[in-house]
Amino acid sequence: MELQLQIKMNKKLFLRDPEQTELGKKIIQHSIEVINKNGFEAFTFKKLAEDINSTEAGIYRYFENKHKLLMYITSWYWSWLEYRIMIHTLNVKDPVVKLKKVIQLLTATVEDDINTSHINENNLHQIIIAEGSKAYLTKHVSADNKDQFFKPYKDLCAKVGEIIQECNPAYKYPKSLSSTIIEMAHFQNFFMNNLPALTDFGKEDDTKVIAYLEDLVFSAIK
Amino acid sequence: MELQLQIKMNKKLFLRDPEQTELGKKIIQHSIEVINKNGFEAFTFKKLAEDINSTEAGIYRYFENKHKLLMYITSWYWSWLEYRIMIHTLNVKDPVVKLKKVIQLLTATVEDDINTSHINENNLHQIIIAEGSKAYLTKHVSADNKDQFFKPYKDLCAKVGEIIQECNPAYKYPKSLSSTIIEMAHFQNFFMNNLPALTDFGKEDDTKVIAYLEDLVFSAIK
DNA sequence: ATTATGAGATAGTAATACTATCTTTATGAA
DNA sequence: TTCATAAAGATAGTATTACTATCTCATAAT
Repeated sequence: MELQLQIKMNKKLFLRDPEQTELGKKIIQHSIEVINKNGFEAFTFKKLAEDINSTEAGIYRYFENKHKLLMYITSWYWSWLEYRIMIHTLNVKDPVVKLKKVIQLLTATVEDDINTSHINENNLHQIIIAEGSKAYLTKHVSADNKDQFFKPYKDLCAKVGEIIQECNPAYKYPKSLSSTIIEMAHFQNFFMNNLPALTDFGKEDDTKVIAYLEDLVFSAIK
Repeated sequence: MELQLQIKMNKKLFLRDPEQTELGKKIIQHSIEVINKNGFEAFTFKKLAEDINSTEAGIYRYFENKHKLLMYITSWYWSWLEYRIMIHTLNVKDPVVKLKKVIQLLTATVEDDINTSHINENNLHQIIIAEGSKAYLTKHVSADNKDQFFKPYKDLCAKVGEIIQECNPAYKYPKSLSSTIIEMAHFQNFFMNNLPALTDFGKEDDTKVIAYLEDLVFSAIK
């Protein structure tokens, strides 16, 4: 049995579906590399085009601008993460076990997913950590939200919120706690590797971040 | 008695000290307005120059680029916040009361500080919420950190971490909890006003964010 | 045989992110 | 009064960015 994981993306994020063509897949694959390497600010379609031996105009046929491309790949990540959470919590009855699994999946360095040939999930994880919030920290966030560009992120947050409520139906802040876990799983990782004074962890020690988040969450929901 | 609050800024952040001249103060004052109005991405020195009837080249005499200017104003904010925390916790013995005050100062909409004539603290608070993390989410964060550009942020985080440890000396994650509170005070505010599905709060309701953070923190440190 | 699609090639434009230089104006010390 | 100097206005120029437009060409479906 051979399976290919296909995540359905919001059509308004692209002009031409990158999953449908060779160049499209190369754009996704290499943009993840180039953004990860130089950062989103230094990333341009021209440099990406040089990297894949295509042309700037060719990339503009797929994406209106680099911000749409960032929203595309971050959306893809959140959908993929929700899918992984679904898989790993199937048949798990205990919501506490589920929530621990969620924290681990959010925080731990990812192994490359063989079901998605052209996407390097490890690089993508790094992009989410360092660039992810730039997808919504803009003046057009409300317009983008109306276009449903953040649906995968919100769905994930809702899902984690539900698990929190399963653990403790009386807890008053399931959605805020959920977004706090999601953001902090990434920010604490960024801090420990770049601004260590802001954390209690040593470089590249995921397990401590997991322990911190578990302690925080289970104290809050008792 | 007339006092003027002067915050000592890292000299490497600017080329010419904006506090020392009229144009300099106008640059700070108006950049806070223009960044708040159009967002940091759309902000350019040319537009700022038009806004203050000066020239692009004139602004470049003060700041190397717009990112340094962003780090300048965010640094200023963190220093000002630490000062306010200091003032509001003077003579307070109980660390729990102190920590509650910190959460309130971090979260609540600010009233304009009369001691700093040319800075609108309310606008500045909005910039911290929407643009603050862009100051460090870059590929040159480590180099910037070596230049001590994030010292005010780290000092604030250390200060809050100390109060956390006063509350519970056995708590294992004072610095991470501190950076979590600081970031979430701002992110939850951004979410509730722009992506409400990610929170449990209604628009512009600071008090709920404060209640959430207090619950989170005091559960964690017992 | 025709037509549509993907994509390479090339050109052009307005705005951005600077750097350089020259002049004017205000201040204050010799 | 003269002279020096610092702040800032005025102007020009450059490389890069962020696009848009058009034309060609290969392939594949009808």
